[in-house]
Amino acid sequence: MVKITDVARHAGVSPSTVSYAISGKRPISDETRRRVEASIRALGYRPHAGARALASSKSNVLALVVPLRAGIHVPVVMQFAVSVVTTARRHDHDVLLLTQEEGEEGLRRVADTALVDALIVMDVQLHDPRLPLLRSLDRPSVMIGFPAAPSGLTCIDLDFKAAGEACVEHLAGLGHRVVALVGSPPEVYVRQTAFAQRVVQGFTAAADRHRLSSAVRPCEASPAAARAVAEQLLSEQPALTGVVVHNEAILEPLTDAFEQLGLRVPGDLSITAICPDELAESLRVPVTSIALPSAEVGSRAVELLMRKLDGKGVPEATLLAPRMTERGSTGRRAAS
Amino acid sequence: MVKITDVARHAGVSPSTVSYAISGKRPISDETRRRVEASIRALGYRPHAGARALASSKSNVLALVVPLRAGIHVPVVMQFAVSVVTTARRHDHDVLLLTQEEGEEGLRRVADTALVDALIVMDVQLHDPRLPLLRSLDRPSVMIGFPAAPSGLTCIDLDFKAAGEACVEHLAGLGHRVVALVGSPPEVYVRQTAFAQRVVQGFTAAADRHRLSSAVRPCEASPAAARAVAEQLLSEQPALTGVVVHNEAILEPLTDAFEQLGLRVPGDLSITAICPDELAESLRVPVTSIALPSAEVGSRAVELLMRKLDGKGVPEATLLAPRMTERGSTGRRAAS
DNA sequence: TTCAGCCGTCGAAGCGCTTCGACGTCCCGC
DNA sequence: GCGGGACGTCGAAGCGCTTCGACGGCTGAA
Repeated sequence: MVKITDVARHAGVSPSTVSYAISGKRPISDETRRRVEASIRALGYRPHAGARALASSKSNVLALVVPLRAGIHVPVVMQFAVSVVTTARRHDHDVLLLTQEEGEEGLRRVADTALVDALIVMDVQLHDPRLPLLRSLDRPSVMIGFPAAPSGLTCIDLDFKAAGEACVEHLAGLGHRVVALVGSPPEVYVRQTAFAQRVVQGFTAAADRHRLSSAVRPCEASPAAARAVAEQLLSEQPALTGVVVHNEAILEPLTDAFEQLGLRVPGDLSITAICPDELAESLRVPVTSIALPSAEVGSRAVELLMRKLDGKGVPEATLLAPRMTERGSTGRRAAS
Repeated sequence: MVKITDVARHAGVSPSTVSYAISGKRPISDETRRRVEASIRALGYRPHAGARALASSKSNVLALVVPLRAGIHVPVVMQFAVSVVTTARRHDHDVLLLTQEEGEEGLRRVADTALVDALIVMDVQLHDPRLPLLRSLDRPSVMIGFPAAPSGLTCIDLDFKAAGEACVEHLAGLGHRVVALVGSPPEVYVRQTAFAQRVVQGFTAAADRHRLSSAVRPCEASPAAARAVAEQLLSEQPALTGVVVHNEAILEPLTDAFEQLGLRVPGDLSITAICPDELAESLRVPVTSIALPSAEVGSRAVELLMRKLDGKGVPEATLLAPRMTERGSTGRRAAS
């Protein structure tokens, strides 16, 4: 293994000069820097990560905690993870992968052993048990999602309330007067995942504002459940013409169900969703949707962490504005 | 930060004794060990990962390189990654996540800086450019998939050839005489990913052995392509009664296409697939399939690495025997 | 001309841990 | 009763890097 002293000898300087030439933390003459760089290349020198971490108390590694519970849309997680890795690399950091399963002990472990400099935690719940832990750690963290009491922490996510509102606004703007929200499976609400409830809030607020008749239904992630919800909605709200779907798994089956019940999309029924763009595009009837910007959330999360590591301040809450793409599943309400 | 000297003082022993008490690399009296453990708990001591890595030249971190190109089934990758992390933790290791994008340079970097002790590389191609690199690294690696020339390396994967054979055996056993394989998108074959071709080999060999009439068709990952393939197959092989599908994305659309062409599954047509169990189960017509054992591959890969890190020998090739689950998409050929 | 001060570099002191050799003690076999 | 191991512990020497203080030489202001 070639070490810094080898480079120093080869370049005719001291090891500390090599270190400064690499880090730029002290001025080094161009001449010397060039010699050092040449030696580094010539010898194929790579600083030893452990030694560096020990001496500088910086590992240049980020922890990423991914959820693995059922009901989570896997491609979104993956996209997010890839985005985190890519952005982290751009900032000269690597990413350590942890699973939810490791729990609080896992977070404490990687933080306390100084394996990582900072943490990113996905799938945060309203009353997440990891909150106090994250507050007590001596290293910065960013949470994806909003807990009930985020003070002292840094959170980022799509503005799900605004997303719910935007869907309703869109439908209202097209003349729809009776709308429904088909949401996540009941357990998601029970578990009190914040984002699901925020969509409901936004949906309801906007519907009230526009004096729309509205309903909200959770829905299991099965075609059968989707069909049941469709039937139930139509029997309770025969005049229903606008639906907002916030549940990846049933987007397609629900659309099918409505069509089998005699409603054409978008002729008789407008459907809009909150889901990843790829999903919205890939359906038989491409659906007007608000994107789940997982890649953007990932890179923004890393950027927030980098600022924190640099000792700069960051906002406690970062809400990404919803972005709607029309795809033909929504249309003006037919004159009745 | 509490360090080993603090623990030593608190327990009334020397730092080296604490180290040996933790690692067990030298005999320590029960009495002393207990005192040390008590002190560790009392002080909340956590060994500094960097210091440990520097002194022992072991980071206890594994690198996992995940693919991100299109056409790969994301849930499989995710399941694999989770399995790797879980198994690694069981062996007291963590996992550093790298993307394919980082390329060879990324592999070299994490290996040469001693950030990781060993590497797991997914989605290996027949003539993967990373092969020579992996051979030259001073740390062990395991590849998921088989390149053309795996000598000197360690590979593991489902035995895709046997999987292709098993599908045909199953169909032949049910009396089917005319079969077809609908495979991955053409680019997968062009890229020469080994597993796709192995399925073809197995399929063809078994079909020949049983003197079946057979055909092989690549297929793009779109419903339209699936429909086209279905039509083409039926026009060329009107007597077709058995199909093997090795392409997650089109499993459902292809089934639909056949049914729309007037064939009932499994009444008129038996379908069997090579795909993840969850996918096979979740279809409208649950399909008899050979599982893609991503979780098992992941944990086995880690176990192989651990053996290598322990200096024990491992086989160059590990082929996981295919496991078929009947689910009702296959049946005895109707008497004609 | 002098001296303050900056620039560029060096040497040395750790960072917190593991590991090697050494050493005293105790037990067992002869 | 004595020598030789095994056992249990200690001290010290690093692992390879960063960083702090120091220092010589040079510039520019006085």
